Amino acid sequence: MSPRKLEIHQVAATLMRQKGYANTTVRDIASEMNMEAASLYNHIASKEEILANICFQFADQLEQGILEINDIYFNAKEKLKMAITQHILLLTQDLDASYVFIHEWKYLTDDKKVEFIARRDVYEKQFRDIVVLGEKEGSFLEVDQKFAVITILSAINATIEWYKPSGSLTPQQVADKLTNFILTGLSNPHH
Amino acid sequence: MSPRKLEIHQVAATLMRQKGYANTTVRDIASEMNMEAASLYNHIASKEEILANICFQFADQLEQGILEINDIYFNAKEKLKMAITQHILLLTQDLDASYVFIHEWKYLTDDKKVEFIARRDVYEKQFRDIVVLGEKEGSFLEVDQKFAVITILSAINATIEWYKPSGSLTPQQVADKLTNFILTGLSNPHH
DNA sequence: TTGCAATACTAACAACCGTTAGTTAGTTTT
DNA sequence: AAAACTAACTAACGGTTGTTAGTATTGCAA
Repeated sequence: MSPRKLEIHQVAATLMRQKGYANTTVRDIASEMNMEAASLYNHIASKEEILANICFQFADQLEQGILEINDIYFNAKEKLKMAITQHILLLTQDLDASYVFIHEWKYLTDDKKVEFIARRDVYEKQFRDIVVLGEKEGSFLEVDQKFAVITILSAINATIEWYKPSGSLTPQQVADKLTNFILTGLSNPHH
Repeated sequence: MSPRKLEIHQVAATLMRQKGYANTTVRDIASEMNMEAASLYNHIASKEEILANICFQFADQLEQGILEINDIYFNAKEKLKMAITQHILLLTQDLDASYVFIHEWKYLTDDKKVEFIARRDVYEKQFRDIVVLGEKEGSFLEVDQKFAVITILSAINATIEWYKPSGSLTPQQVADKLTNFILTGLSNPHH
């Protein structure tokens, strides 16, 4: 991807986070790039291509990360902690693209949408494997797995709603907070 | 609200959950109602009015519920359990409206959007009070409150992503699972 | 220096958008 | 019976949408 094309994707992601995919027009993107809408089409094939690129690039990174984690032998707690950490690192690294990945993929159409859902399912499956491993080890409570994975991922993804890179928390600290919360909950065991 | 107007709101909520607010046209809504788009305007003032009604009606119910819970004296764990339960009951009762409330309020404009955010903040404040109470009691761990509330609410709201009314779980059972998860986490304490 | 790819432009298109105006038929209220 | 209200219609509006066609300008490779 050429530098100019990459720039377009970044600008588009920012706008789509602000206004949503459907309300972000190619003229908006072009304007922010100081060019005409038609000129965008020297770089991109369609508006949806931008959306697809952002979504799938993010999916690629997440998937690659969790596959590596599950490839190497760790116990479930370590794996969960690593998975959460890499997920948070990716999210906080580009909040605009993250937002599009989490919320705007719905506006993909036909094949692309089907493909995206399949890719997301792969990721969730890898996550579920960690939960299953924990149950086998006895280190995790037995839970409804689909419920658990969706709940955990939603809690993790909520990070983009409040995280400010200019704030005092590092991404690693956020990951630690979340890991803690997901493992031990809110309740004080010494009460 | 007349029965016909209510019907329009339900149809609109269903479509907006399927396609998003921006991609749901008044012609779509009218078509689903077997009427012409212009005829809708005998019942509604604007497309945005529909969105606002759905969002604020939901906000009203949530707010009223948690104020009642916080009005009566219970300990923090009981309050949290009750708050989660009423939230889940409302969500599962109308998944379409819930989706619009959770995701599509962003498409409100100007005053309405400001007002909605303010209302949401009121709700989150009530939730935060429960967490604070728990800390004072010593029954909850000390946590970053804003983080905790957003994380908990995101986990709760994720219910609409997977819950099927035709499935085997009752809303109360979902609420119990979530309360359990949020209080004690995934980790097995006897390991 | 010529040629070519990259990148921008202007102009326009067909489709679709939310909404308004004006009208009509049927029902309810006075 | 007259008046008012309800809820539907057709027609059309001004604006916006993603996209295409055709053209000009640039900078680098041959």
